[in-house]
Amino acid sequence: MRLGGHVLANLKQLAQSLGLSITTVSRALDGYADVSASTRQRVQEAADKAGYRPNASARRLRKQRAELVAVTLPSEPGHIGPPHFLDMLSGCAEHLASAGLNLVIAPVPHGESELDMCRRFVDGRRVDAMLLVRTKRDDERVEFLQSRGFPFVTNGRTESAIQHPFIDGDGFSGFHNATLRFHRAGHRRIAHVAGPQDYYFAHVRRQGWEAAMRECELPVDLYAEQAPTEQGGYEAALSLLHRPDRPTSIVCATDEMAIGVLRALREVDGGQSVSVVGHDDLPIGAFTSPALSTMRMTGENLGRSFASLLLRAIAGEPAEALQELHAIEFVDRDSHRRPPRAA
Amino acid sequence: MRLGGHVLANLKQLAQSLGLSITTVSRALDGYADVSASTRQRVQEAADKAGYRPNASARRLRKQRAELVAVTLPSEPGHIGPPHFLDMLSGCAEHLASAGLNLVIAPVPHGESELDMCRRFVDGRRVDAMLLVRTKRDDERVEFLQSRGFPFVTNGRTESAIQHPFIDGDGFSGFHNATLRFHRAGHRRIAHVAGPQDYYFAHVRRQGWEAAMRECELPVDLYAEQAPTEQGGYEAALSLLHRPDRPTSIVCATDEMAIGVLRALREVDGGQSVSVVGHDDLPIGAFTSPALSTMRMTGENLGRSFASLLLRAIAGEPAEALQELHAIEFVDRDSHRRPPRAA
DNA sequence: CTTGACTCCCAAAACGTTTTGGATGAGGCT
DNA sequence: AGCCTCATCCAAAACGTTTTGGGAGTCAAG
Repeated sequence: MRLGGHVLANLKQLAQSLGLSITTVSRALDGYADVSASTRQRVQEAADKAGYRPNASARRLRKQRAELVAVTLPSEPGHIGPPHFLDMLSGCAEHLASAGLNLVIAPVPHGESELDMCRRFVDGRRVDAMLLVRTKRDDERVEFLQSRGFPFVTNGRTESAIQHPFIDGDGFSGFHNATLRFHRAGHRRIAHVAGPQDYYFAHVRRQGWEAAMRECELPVDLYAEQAPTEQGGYEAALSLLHRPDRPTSIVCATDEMAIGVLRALREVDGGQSVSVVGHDDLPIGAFTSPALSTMRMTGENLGRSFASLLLRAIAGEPAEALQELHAIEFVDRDSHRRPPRAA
Repeated sequence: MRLGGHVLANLKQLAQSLGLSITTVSRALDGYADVSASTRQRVQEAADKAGYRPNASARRLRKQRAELVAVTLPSEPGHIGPPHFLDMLSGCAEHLASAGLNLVIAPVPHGESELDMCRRFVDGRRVDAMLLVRTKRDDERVEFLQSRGFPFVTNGRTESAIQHPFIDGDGFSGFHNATLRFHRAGHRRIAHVAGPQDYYFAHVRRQGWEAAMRECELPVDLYAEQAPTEQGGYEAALSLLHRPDRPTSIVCATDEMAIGVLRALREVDGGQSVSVVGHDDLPIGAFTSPALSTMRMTGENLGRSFASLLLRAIAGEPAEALQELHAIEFVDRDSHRRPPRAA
């Protein structure tokens, strides 16, 4: 196979070989109108033949754009990721690429805070924007980026006084509805297994559950908070199941926790007596026993949405125009069908 | 919270504010010996106070290094890759970062080939090295990068005549051993559900199975090839189960295919009659019914290994010194325990 | 012929860093 | 004094692009 020979390194060489100036070659390739059609074509052909590509670093320096966007990878508990996280990243990267930007992944180095990392990227002008995942209610990364006036989009809201671009699921409504669903099915002791309340998603999900419980005039103390992991869910469930007012149903902040809850239920009574619902629609949920009923954020091609918001944030659109709150839909499987009065 | 005020943009301003030359400030910060200790300290303090970070694009241009490594994301069937792929990426990115490199993810844009993408990255000097996953036996990306003399590491071997750096699992031995294990357990009709044979991993796994079958003097035509997906595995299993010499055990090229095989078995006879083993140790395998026995590549912190190989490839070490073949270990769960003589 | 408009091209500056190749001055030695 | 060494510092070049601000030349109108 012929893969194309040596590559003409730069504009200078290309210009020389054509007997033109660097300026003209550059402008010809960029499609400016002040280059004659014939010259443009000649340049274009020569460039194609030589396999010329502009040096990215040089363009970046001159244009003062890094042509890069960083996405933070949470290293902390709860493992990585929203199920379709990699799909999302992939879609995001692809759409960014069509605008000439690349996506760099930025895990938090050992012994460094997420804030330090942001600082490195922002102050070193290594990227044009940042994509933050796993927001906290009071998120120092958000505060920092706002103080720098740096473009960013978060996956998840915050309680920041200043608006910022985000994409998030409507966790309040999702958990509110899920709780009401249990209530309609006759459940009265509906528990909530919550994640750490400094995370926005965990807090807002709890609020949805709590609001529904109050509306139904049910107590809001059937509640356990743990790390957003399988182990956390397991422990939360054990503590709830040993209470005298043992719940007949459990609304879990995440699928990962819900899977831990199912394990606890199997150990305690074979898993047949308590209804469970999770959130995230992890693929694994279809394979648990019973198959895990759950919730998922609506909207397809989330990666594209993130990319679009990022580009618009870079372009300077105001934050208010860059906020997407997606509805939550119920995923109907088996684990939520236990009767409200258990043995 | 105080997040640090405005940032001194560049060396020039920093130098001016100190009454020093740009050269001296630059060299002071880089720790050169021809700057007096007192000056170095003064510069260092001023830089810290101002929150100065060198402009990445400028350094990259000057040093002729992109400080970036790209990893290709396969968009094609079989979903996205290796099981703990995101963990691997995260570890790799973290260790690259400690050497000053960032990892960019490079999904294949719509309507572009993986080769085009490599070309863009390489000829535009956008990256210093590439990490290729999902190698084919005859891989055009590898050939291209070799022709350019560009540093890269693959996840998976190829049949390239020229050596290149890689990390791979010893699929031959893994499948050889798994097949012999079935033979020892009394199985005689041991089938192989294979992936597309142009992928190296799929080919070498088939060869492992085939070699074992020949050693045991068993026929090597109990074989079906399909896409490396759940659906592919499902279809392959159906075709095998309808044969007169119906297998009593099936060695599957991937866990994803194995999960499809389990589904087919459940549909055909409740899933109790045929032994199955997969490869990859997908987390989901622990939740299938029966729990999927599988294989996994040994070695921890693969991300670190990839990062290290990439750095050494960039440093110019010869390919022969940059090849890691990891042993495959068996993951003992339930799906491989069916009796060799089924109903 | 002059003027202005228009087309096509280009020299030079700029982006911010690292590196090259000295310059300067102090001090020691002969 | 003259010479060498050493410790500090710096001006200028270089990296390869994009952009600024014209400069020729042509042509039509005045």
